[in-house]
Amino acid sequence: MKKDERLEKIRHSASHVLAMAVLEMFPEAKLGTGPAIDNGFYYDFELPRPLIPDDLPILQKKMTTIKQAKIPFEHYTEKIDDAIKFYEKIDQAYKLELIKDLKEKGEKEVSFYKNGDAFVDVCAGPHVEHTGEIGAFKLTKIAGSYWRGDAENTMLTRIYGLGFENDKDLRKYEKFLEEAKKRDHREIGKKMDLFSFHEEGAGFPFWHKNGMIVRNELIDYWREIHKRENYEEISTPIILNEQLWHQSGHWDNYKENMYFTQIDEQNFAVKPMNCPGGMLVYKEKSHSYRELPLRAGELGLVHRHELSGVLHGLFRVRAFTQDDAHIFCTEEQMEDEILGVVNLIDEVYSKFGFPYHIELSTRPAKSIGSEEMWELAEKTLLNVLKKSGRDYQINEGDGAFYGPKLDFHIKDCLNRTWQCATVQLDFSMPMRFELEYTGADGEKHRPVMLHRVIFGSIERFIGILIEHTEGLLPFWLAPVQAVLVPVNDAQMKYAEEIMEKMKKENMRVEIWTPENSLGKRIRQAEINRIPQILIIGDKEVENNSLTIRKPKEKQQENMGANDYIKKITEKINKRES
RNA sequence: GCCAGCAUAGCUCAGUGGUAGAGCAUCCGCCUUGUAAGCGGCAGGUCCUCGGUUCGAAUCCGAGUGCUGGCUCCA
Repeated sequence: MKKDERLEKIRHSASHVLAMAVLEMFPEAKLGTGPAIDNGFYYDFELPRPLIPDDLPILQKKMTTIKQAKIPFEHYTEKIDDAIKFYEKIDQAYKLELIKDLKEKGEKEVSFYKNGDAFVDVCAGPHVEHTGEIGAFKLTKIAGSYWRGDAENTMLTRIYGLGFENDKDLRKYEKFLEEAKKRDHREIGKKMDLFSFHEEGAGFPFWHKNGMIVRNELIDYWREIHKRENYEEISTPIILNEQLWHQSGHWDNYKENMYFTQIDEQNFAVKPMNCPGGMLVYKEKSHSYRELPLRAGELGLVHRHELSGVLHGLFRVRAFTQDDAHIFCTEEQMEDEILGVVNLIDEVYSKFGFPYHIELSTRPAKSIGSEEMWELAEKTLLNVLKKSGRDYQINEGDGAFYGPKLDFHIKDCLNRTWQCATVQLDFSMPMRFELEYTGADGEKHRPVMLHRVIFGSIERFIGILIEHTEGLLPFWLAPVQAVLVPVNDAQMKYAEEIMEKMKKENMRVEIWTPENSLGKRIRQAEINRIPQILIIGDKEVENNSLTIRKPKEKQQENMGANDYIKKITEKINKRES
């Protein structure tokens, strides 16, 4: 048997044992579902009282007792109507609902797993032989979760547990969680003095000088590659008349996420997206087919009223800057244009070494435009994916309300994925705004519109970048690129000369004078994630050299000062890490 | 928004009905240092906010705000 299958069985079986423990504690508990997940398992319950953290060790202990009892997992099947009767009798409404759904789908029989007289659960399995084989487990957290993931339904109590084959694997995973926590961009952001959040504006990041350096460097890079790809850059207002949002469809489809205000007794909305503004710019003049594709970039600050519970550092905010662009083109051009964007995204992500995957998101429940338009748009995106030869997943019903999209998801240090780049194909907005261009035939035609971002949100991208690098940003992004650390006052003059030379090369460099011990200054420089720590003692002054301590590699290297400056400047200019 | 938890000095945290504490950082001295914390001292608090219980509340109760972990949602 494959290891993954075995682990899945262990975890899923552990979830059954958790349910047994919970039923022992609360015989009246109603059972939801309890699958195996990435690092363990969970089970959902409706309980007579809220669970508190102190309950977890009690349940954990009960599970251990059940494990030691080695109760066998017995599999059997039952006619579906008998199963329904059974669950009606024992009053388990959620299980009943699941079985009734199975019946509606035409199932005749259902599969059960039972553990002696202690527990029985409708379950496709498979399971381990007996409860003694559920491996090493640890209950970790209590959370709320809607029945069947629907916010309209009751909220059940979910208990999460880690589950592994043995103690060693469990400990290894716990170690990983600890290490991952050290990469938390919220912590590192504080240490590096990059940004802050304040009660006065939940979800609205404040950028400090160091954070602004990172942002501005990223933006410089962004401008450079977009200029190369023949993009124009525009900027549109943050607050626009409500009327515009009716026309764009945002009023009907996105109102819950928007902020509103009044000016001179007229209603205005704060933009949640940049596209309507971009379209007004397009409509300013008439366009020829010769101008297409027209690629208009915009670093647009958008505000979205996200639910309070979802805010999460820079990963999920209520105000963020999209590195947006709208591409207006002909239907013939659209596949090449999308492909161009896909390649640009790949170039940028490769530069930072980010792992990512692509999802194709299709028509959502709330949407505008005709069936044919959606079909053509989705087919076009599929064609591009095939042409590019990249793997992808389908994300049914997750498209924008105006069109389907390709989403690029980056993985963070905890293996959570975050949507960053997106390319959206839109036939609707050009229609709503009556966009036109004059074709070679002298007739008016309607352009196709692409919405796209590469970083997605500058904020989120920086957050992921921090976690990815543990704050040790590539030289070209580091707020302070190098710190000179003289051993004592005797080398100050030499240090100042070196600093002047480095500043001439536009490096961000500081001298940390010997007010504190050498050890302390080095420690501080490492905490601040300064990528180059340059030690200067009498030896270095004598040789006109520098000793470079590399935080990541934990080693040092002596190099001639001029050679070093030349080498590092080249790296920074090429944006090498 | 929903479920649960948390909120004490700039930071990390201790204190759980009876005068508010530590380490680090800041500031002031001393130390002139060779690769992750040299030594001493001063100062720093509306114990998140509002209300209630109590002779007395940082501590107990209620509401609000923010944060954390989930759910739903999303760049």
